[in-house]
Amino acid sequence: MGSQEYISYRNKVHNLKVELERLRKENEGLNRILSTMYSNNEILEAHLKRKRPHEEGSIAMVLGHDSSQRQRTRPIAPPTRPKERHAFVRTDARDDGLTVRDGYQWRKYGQKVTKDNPSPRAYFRCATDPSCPVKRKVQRCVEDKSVLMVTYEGEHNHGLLGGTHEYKAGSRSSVSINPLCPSVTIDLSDTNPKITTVHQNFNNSNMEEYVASLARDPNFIAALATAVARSIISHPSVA
DNA sequence: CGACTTTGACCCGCGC
DNA sequence: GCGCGGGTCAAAGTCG
Repeated sequence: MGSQEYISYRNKVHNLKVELERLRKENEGLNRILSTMYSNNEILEAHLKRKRPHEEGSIAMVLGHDSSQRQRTRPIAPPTRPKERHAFVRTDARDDGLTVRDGYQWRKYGQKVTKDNPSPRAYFRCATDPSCPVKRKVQRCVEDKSVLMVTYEGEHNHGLLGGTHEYKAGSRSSVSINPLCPSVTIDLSDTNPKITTVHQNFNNSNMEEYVASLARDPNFIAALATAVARSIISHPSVA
């Protein structure tokens, strides 16, 4: 190996070390954010349990363009309303559409402007199976127009369309992140939040990069936190 | 032409 | 009882 070649090799090693250190620090930051989100989630769940001790608590947050959630088993008594789950989907704020692909087929049956939000709320019914009772509402967050708030009501009585992407049913609380397509999940149901990818075309480096980009976006974190809190306050049946 | 979306009207529950 | 607001219906419009 010539001296020139050796110097070049040493520079590469040095650059890699610097990059490694940078990624390590970034990873630490992400872990801190995840810990904060996890503890916030615990506080919210504890709050819900205090308010409605007969119900189990769970909030699902979905970030990205394409995601899917299975419904949890609804409690036997006493709620009269179907169980609701909430998801938050990040989209382009310039895109004024209310389309969220989640593996199921949906038919839109109405749209309304609500009092508390200038953005219209769209109403969908599951069209994958005509007998399926599931409905969903989609509306942009007041705080951050790039975030769509999706409310699922009821439980699917059939599988996912195509069935290639399996999501963890009944996960106590999870965040799914999708930069290009489904499905990266941050599972907050454990004390050590787990990040997993279930989409075949989405590798770990893509995922980490995307998670990092979201975590660096204070507006998004703030909007997400506010939206979760609001969903609990405005929809007391959320569990 | 069929499937899907849009949108105004209507229904109904809730608070006052 | 009344009015408000969210949710649903259904006819008309649009698109492939």
